[in-house]
Amino acid sequence: MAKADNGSEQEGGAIRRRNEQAILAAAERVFARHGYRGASVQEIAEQAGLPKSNVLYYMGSKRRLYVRLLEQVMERWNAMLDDISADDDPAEVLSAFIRSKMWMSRRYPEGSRLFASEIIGGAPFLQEFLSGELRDWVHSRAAVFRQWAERGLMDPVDPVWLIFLIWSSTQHYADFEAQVRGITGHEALSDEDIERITEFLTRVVIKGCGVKHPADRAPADEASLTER
Amino acid sequence: MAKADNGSEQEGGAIRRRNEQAILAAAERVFARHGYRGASVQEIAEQAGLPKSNVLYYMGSKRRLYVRLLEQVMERWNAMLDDISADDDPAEVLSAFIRSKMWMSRRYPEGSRLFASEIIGGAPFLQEFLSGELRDWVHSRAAVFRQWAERGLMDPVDPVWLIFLIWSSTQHYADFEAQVRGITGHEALSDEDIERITEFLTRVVIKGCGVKHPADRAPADEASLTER
DNA sequence: CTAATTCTTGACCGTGTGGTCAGCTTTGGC
DNA sequence: GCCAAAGCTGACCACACGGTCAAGAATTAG
Repeated sequence: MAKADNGSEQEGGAIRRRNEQAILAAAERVFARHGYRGASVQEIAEQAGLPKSNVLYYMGSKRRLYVRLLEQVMERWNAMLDDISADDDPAEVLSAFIRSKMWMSRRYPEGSRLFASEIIGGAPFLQEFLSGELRDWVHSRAAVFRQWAERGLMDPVDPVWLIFLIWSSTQHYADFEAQVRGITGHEALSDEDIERITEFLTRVVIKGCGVKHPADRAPADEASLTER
Repeated sequence: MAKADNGSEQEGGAIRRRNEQAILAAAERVFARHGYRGASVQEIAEQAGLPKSNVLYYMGSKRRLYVRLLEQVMERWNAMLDDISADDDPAEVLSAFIRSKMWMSRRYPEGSRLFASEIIGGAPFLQEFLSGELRDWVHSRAAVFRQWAERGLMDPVDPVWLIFLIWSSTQHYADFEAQVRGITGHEALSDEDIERITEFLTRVVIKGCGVKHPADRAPADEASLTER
């Protein structure tokens, strides 16, 4: 009957699930390091501890494996797409945004590099996603940022460039890890390093965009003095 | 006698210079797009309008061609290494730094992507450079930034994270050009777009790091609200 | 003009590529 | 214990890879 041609279901026997997991993990590393063309099924198989034929048995083809990996990465990304509204506190939203992107860079550096490699290569597999879903996401956020600016909660900066700034400065620590390591001299960044970088970026962005607390704006209620 | 094994000299006949130039330009594109492993000499040859044998005749090997390209990119980069001192105006230096990096991203996007691809792949050819020359450069700049902070000319931010912030946010527009295009919807960014982005980044960095003009420092005006 | 040098390139080589397949073993429901 | 389904994999294929080479063509120096 062979209904093996599933795209994203997570069913299947325990053996299948275990092997697919090993293959996906290995493939994420290899594709991230060498790009789509530069990666070889042989190397992925070796890193997964399986014969090459077995990798093809589970994944069908190199192309299908790559697409499935990209979908997995985008899925993680989409899990971050919580909604915001113009009534939220800009400082809190931006801070949470930076923190979660930074956390993603730390948690899934290979995934970040895989994505980066795909984009640098001209996004042959992700063009639709970029000019579709992602474009909509960015512009919906941009609209909120603009409302904040109109209400005087932040400077009237272009929201799209701001989003790019946050993306690039956070992903840098995953994508250019080799450069960061070489320059800092550390084998790897510690949790405290990451925390300090997060605070630095948050501070620069919030201060640099003139973000104000909602309470500081008008003599309305001041119940939101919160913590700090 | 065959003294063809030159590394960086620019001599040679007119024919040689012309063909080498075509090969280097084509190789920059192809290596940037597919990475070292993913690029093929055949494709480089086609883009240069030469038979494959001819490419090997001039460049010796794929590896040697790649190394030579990296050297060329680093040479451009080194041309930007003008010296700064603690007596300079921080705002001017940071502004010029951002502007020149932004200009590099616009002028040599393929070179930027080539470099990025090398770093994402673990910097197999550039590790020495990263932990040597580049490390020294960063730390000499960092020392100046720190002096500025001690003199009260800017907030005491970690200079290394600041340099990474500027690098990443400017290179983004070369390396992730495909993403920028997809999201903005524009076929390419205009000169005015680049100028506005440069101004935005400069503004956020300078304001975000609390950079002051040297003259504004001495009088005890209302600079005290920067503390918290 | 001649001779040395540089340039050009198709044919070729060994190797690694993504992918197929037949035949085997293992697993799991009944 | 049976047996269909799932899992496994070495052998194999056509092809593209980086690189070599020899022999001819174009250029240049004397």
